[in-house]
Formats: sequence, structure tokens, C-alpha cells
Amino acid sequence: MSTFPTSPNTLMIRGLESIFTLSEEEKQALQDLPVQVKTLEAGQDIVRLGDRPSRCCLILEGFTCVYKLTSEGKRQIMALNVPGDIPDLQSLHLKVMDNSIAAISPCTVGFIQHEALRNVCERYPRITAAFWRETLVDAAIFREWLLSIGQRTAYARTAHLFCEILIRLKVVGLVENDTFDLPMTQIELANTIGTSPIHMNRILQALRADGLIQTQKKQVIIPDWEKLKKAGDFDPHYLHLEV
Amino acid sequence: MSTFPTSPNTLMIRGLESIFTLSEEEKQALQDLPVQVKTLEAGQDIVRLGDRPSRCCLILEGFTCVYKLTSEGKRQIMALNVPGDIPDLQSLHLKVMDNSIAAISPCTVGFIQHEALRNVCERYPRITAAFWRETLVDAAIFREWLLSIGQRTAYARTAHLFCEILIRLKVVGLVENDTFDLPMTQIELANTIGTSPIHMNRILQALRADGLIQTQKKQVIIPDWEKLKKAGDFDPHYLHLEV
DNA sequence: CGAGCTTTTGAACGCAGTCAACAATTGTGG
DNA sequence: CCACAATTGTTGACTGCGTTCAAAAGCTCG
Repeated sequence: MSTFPTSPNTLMIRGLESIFTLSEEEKQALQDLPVQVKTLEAGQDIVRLGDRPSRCCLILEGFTCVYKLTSEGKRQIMALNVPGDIPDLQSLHLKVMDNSIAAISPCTVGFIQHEALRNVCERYPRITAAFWRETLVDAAIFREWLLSIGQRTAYARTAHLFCEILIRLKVVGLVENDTFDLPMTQIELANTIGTSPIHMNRILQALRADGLIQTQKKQVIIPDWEKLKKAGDFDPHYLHLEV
Repeated sequence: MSTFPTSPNTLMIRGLESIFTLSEEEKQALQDLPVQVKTLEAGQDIVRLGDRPSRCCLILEGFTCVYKLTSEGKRQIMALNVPGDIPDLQSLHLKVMDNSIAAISPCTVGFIQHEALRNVCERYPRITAAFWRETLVDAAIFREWLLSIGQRTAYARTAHLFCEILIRLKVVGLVENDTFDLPMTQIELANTIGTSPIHMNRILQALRADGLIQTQKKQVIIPDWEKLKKAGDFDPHYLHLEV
């Protein structure tokens, strides 16, 4: 586990300039945040329900997910995280984790101490606002997922999910020619959509047959964006990408 | 529509002292917020998806809900709001509403201009933190609802919902002898649970038959809290009522 | 190259949705 | 205060989406 700043990389944090263009000083303060970098294997938990973390976790590479289990052991994934996300930013104000976070693919994450984040927020209220906003966007995504899981068929839900992933990966430059890597098993997709793995398998077959997605290995190609959007009843407003 | 401060009431806002005990000055700043009070009939929208509000809405009396519609017109309620809640606090940082909010019962709400809220937040960072935290608790509730709707049976989901409502109403003093008013139709309950009204009707019959709830008019009695908790797989941690 | 996970297929079952009709309640205007 | 309209709640029957169980085939990786 190495400690930044030692690498030439600059920290990419989702949406920090959605409201304001940050000043050089503000940007510098963010880049000066001490970050502990760690690599994780697929499947490893990063934080667990019940934990009282003293740091947040910034995704640098790979995919993670937010999940919870019922007492019967059924698993629901309630968020996917891509590079630039801070899936446990909530822990800055909610002392006890009410969900777990796990690596879906092998990934590298950067840990930032709460104390350091609080210092930056104290000094730069606009950074506070930007972080706050990011947690609000996460909540907006939860709302859309609730609509999806509550009111749409599993088929539409899955199309909707692929739409969202495409857009969010585009933002961080991980889409080329409508193609992206999606290192998720069908079991994980099923846990996200709220259906059984067997049914998820059949949904994917249907989506392929209908020409909405193509898959090879863990790559997904979206051959017809408009058709996929329509099938998923997808409207990107809830992602709040533009102001 | 009258304008506070004209009434003797003090503003009750959910969870503002969860992190810090506020100073007299901070409390006063909150009480001095200009509030436009309005009464609403059941069913009326307060804000709508697509709106760009310039104010937030504090529930003073009655119940409201956050909801969205699919393009087919199916309705999902993704949050219930009780007195003390600010269901659109998000609009402080997300310019365009990604959901609608409607009165479930006749209710009185207080509108507070964004500008006034921003001023208070600028001056008192701990109030910023407290408001931010409230939006994080809302997000935690969304996560639990996602788990519920994705992985629990409609019967368990409904039991879980009654558990949550009981707890949240207790906090604001609206429960007496395990009894509370719930001015929701079965259609609205169905829209919350993500099921059909007919099925909701049968679930309620089952819950009554199993001795988990008693209903008379729009009153609900919880005769056996432990049994209801168990049926709903309910663990109140996600409400973050204690630190 | 074999163990373990993931994907795929088939078949039976069941939870929940839909349709239709009726009863009960609430609200409204005469 | 009553009659009528509209909404809400209840019941029955049928349908279907999605689950579960079981088993085989395909990958991946030590």
C-alpha cells in the first residue's frame, strides 16, 4: 500500500466541478489530499455493514458495488461504482455503515482519511457543496433504481441498467465505439436487477436476440442506442450530468 | 399563505442535532428563517419532476411522498415524508427535480427560499453538515427500500414499511400506545411496496389475520412489535437515529 | 488438466398481476 | 339530510412472469 502524492497521477473525483469551476487553490488542496492506494481482488469487501470507518474510498480503477443482505442471505446490489466515485462518502457524516462495499473486478482504490476531507471542506465551502452534491446524485440514482425495480419488467430494468452504465462510463472515458468492459457475472447482474440468475441469463439472451446488446467475454457492445433507451425507458436526467 | 415568523411555533426540522448540539446562535438563525406556510389538499403536487425550484419544502403537518412515474404511467413512491422532513432538500444543489412530491393527506408545509438556506449554511458550517447528513439518511432509507423491494416478499416488505413508519412517527411524537394515523389508501401503499392494489389488499388481510397489525379507518395499531419486526426483517440501524 | 465457478437448458411450481364485478365508504350538491 | 357520484376496498378466477430445482456444458485458472 503506497501513499500519494508520490505518483504523477492527478486525482479524478466525480463531478467536483459540476457547480463551480474550482480555483487553482481549491484544486491544489484536493490534489494535496493524502491518499493511500490499495489494490483489491474481485470479490473482496472494502467496508462492511456495521463498520465505523475513519476514511473514505475513492475508486481509481475497476468496479465496485454497494450491497446489503437480507437476514436470509439474499443479496441486493444497490449501486455500481466506477472510477472517480466515492461510494462511502456518506461515512463522513453517518458514523456506522449501513451497507457493504465490495470489489466487483480487480481494482485499485484510494483511501482518504475523514480528517483530511473535513479539513478541506472546512477551508473550502465550495468543495463541501461539490461533495454534498455528489451524494445527492447517488441518492437520485437510488430513486431511479427504486422506480425501475418497483415498476419495470426485469427485461426493461436490465436495458435501463446498460443505458446507465454506458453513460457513466462514457463520462470517465471508458467507452470506445459504444463498447465497454463490464466485469460482472450474471449472478451479480441478477443481484443488481433483483431477479434470479437463471432469469437474468434468459433476459440477456432476449436482449441479444432483440439486437439491443452484443457481448463477447466481459465486453458489451451497444449496437443501437436509441432502441436500448426505448426498451429501458431510459431518461438520463436523474444522473444530473448537466446543470 | 402566511409568512413566519408570525406564529408562536418553533420550526421542527428532522435530525438537526444528530451530530452537534447547536449553539443558541445557530438555533436562532434557524428559527429566523423566513417560512411561507401553505396548506395543501390530499393528492396535490408540491413540486414536479423537471421543476427548477428556488425553495425547499418543510413538512409541518400531514404526510407527503416522493414519487416518479414510468413512461407507461406506473407510479412508484420512493419515500414517505413526515413532519420535520424536507423532502426536496436536494434541490439546494441539484437544479432540476428528478422526482415529484405530493401530499398524501391534507397537510401544511413551509417553504424556505434556497437563498435563505444557503445564507445560514454559509454562516454556520455545522448546520451545513447537519443538513447534508439528513440527505444522507434519506439515501440510506432508499438503500434499505431497494433491498426490500428487490429481495423481500411483498408481505415482508409491507411489514418492514409499517416498522419504519412506526419508528419515524415515534420520533416526532405521532405514536400513542403503538397506534398511529396512516392516511394512505391501499393504492398508495401498493405504489410504495411495488405491487398491485389487489395484492396489497390481500397482504393487509394476511397481516391482520397473523396479528401483526390492526386497522380501523386510517388508524394502525401494532399489537406485537417483535413479531412485526421479525416478519419484516427489520433492523432500524439504517435510519441512523443514534450515533 | 482437473477443480470450481459460470453459463445454459428444461421443467414444474407459485407469487403476484390482470380482468371483472361488487360492496363499502366518502364526498357532493340539491 | 338524503341521493347520487366517485373513490376505495374486497372477492373470485385466470394468466403469466419469474423462481426453484436439477443437470449439463463451457470457462478460467492454478
